[in-house]
Amino acid sequence: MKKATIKDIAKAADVSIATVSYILNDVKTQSISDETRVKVLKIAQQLHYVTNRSARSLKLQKTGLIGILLFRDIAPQPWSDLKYVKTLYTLERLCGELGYHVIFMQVDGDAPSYDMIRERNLDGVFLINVDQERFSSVTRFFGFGIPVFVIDSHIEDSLFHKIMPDFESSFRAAGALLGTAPEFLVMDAYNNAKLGDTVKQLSGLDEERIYVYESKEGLEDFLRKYTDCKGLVMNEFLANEVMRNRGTLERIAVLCTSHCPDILPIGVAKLSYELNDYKPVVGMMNGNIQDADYSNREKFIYLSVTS
Amino acid sequence: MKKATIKDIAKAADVSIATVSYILNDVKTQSISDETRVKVLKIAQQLHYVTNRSARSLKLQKTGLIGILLFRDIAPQPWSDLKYVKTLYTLERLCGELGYHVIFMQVDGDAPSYDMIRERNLDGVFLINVDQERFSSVTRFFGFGIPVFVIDSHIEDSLFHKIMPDFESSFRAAGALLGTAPEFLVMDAYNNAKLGDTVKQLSGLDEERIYVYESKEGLEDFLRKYTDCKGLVMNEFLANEVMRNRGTLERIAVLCTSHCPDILPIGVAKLSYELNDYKPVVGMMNGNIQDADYSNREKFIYLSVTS
DNA sequence: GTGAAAGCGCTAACAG
DNA sequence: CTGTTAGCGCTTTCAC
Repeated sequence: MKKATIKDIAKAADVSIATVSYILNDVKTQSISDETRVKVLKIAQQLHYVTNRSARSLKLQKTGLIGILLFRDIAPQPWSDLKYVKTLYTLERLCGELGYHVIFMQVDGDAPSYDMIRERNLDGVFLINVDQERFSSVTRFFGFGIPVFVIDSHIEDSLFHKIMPDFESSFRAAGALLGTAPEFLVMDAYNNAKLGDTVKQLSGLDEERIYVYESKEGLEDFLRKYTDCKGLVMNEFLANEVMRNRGTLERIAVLCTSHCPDILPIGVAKLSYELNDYKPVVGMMNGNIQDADYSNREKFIYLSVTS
Repeated sequence: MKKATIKDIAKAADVSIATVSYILNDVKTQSISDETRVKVLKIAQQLHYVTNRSARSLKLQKTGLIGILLFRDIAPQPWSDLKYVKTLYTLERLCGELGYHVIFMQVDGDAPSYDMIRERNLDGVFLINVDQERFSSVTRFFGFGIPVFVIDSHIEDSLFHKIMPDFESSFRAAGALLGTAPEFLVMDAYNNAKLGDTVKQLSGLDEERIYVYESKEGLEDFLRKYTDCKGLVMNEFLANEVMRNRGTLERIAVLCTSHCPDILPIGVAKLSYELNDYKPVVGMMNGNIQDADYSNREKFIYLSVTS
């Protein structure tokens, strides 16, 4: 039971393979008689024909594949694996809606190979949680020649689109939620150091009022200093950790950077980010793939806060 | 800056493309002089050559692609998206170690199309959380001609390998943990009805002592009947919900079917499943792909419990 | 309205 | 030890 090819269809329908291809791809510049069209279509169905993407990709130099490369946390936490699920799933869904298939890959180690991207001729890639260090090595020698969108990574290169939460608005909104400016901030580490710095700076808090999570003990020590203060926690999973420590999430506003507000108890002050904002993002990616000279407008895209 | 092909290498090294191919693929049946070998290898490097997988796949009728199809929960819960992350990530990692790339796809709707599998000529697929109903439609007409492993799905077809937690041992171990047989069970719904039934049956509990999660209210009603009883919760995310309801997880043993025991407070009685058990599974998949007549031994594989 | 044929980049059987 | 060549399945130009 071998797979049927257009050649098989051509033979069965007694037409040329070119004609079959025209019909299956609904090529507008060719006129095909309705008679042959239905005949071919029917036979294709009978033979359970599906197009062979390897062959088409080879010919067209377009694969219809989009890569999502997730960089593992340099400093792994129990919730590391949970952080980007929503992002991953959302991207997959949106790419799927546009007809793309998604190759998912975790990248690890300190000299990752990006060969897959070139071997598979990906049409575009999303990089999540990339650190500048491990990435600049590659972009130094060659870009990828394809659209690259980086998520939660402040990569210094105008080639790439950068997507991240709208931290600035977040801090404003959080202040409003607390009724006062927060006095401390607990945050999860980003692989990208620069992004971490940006966040700290935007929070408007002094360095010593910010704790970047490392361990339960470190957190405990830090929180002890702010027992009755109002504060901010970035990342809902980390917030759970904070709750265990403080016994409550009162006087705390949580920024749900992992898009999972639901895992928090009801009643907690929390802010989320619009997953729908990825729709235009994927649209842009698609635009870049279709038109070589698609207007690339903004290189920075911010996910909007919602409450 | 076009991508280099073996033809380019051949020209630059002044050898035939066959020779280049032999060298790059390290073909054992050919003997190549060290001189040409190093020459070719050097040039390949200089040109930043990577093999074009579309072309190779077309020729070899093997793509080096493995699909992971995740079936969305029919009855979605807030934690639905979190349930299979660990499984997904582990499978990707293991497939990657064997040189495969992974296509990830969520499947939804009630007449899903499996065309991708055939169009992309996947070498194998994992199906996660499949219900018999939506799946039998496809297997009725044609298998896929490739190894198919189903996870958390009790599909009635000897074609497929079925992987699931070792529920039987779990219940025994949970009993030991509680010091007595559990008096009730709260569980998360599986898409696969049959699997749900199996679990219920293995628990040894009467139907009315089992609650399959539907809503906060339903859970509340159910738990009220067992305030001081010892019980079992299947799935750690659901356990969090139970904790909010009961105020504690005392007298409860949790089966961490999502491999995320860490999200529970410390001190909770919990059981996990060996993610390492996926290693031989992926090995079997690989065996099936390499040898057409690989011994397929066991059709049922159980992930072992750990505490 | 339809078809012949080139060629995408690669592998491998066969010839030398 | 190395090269020639057919062919994987598809798209598309150009000719009829």
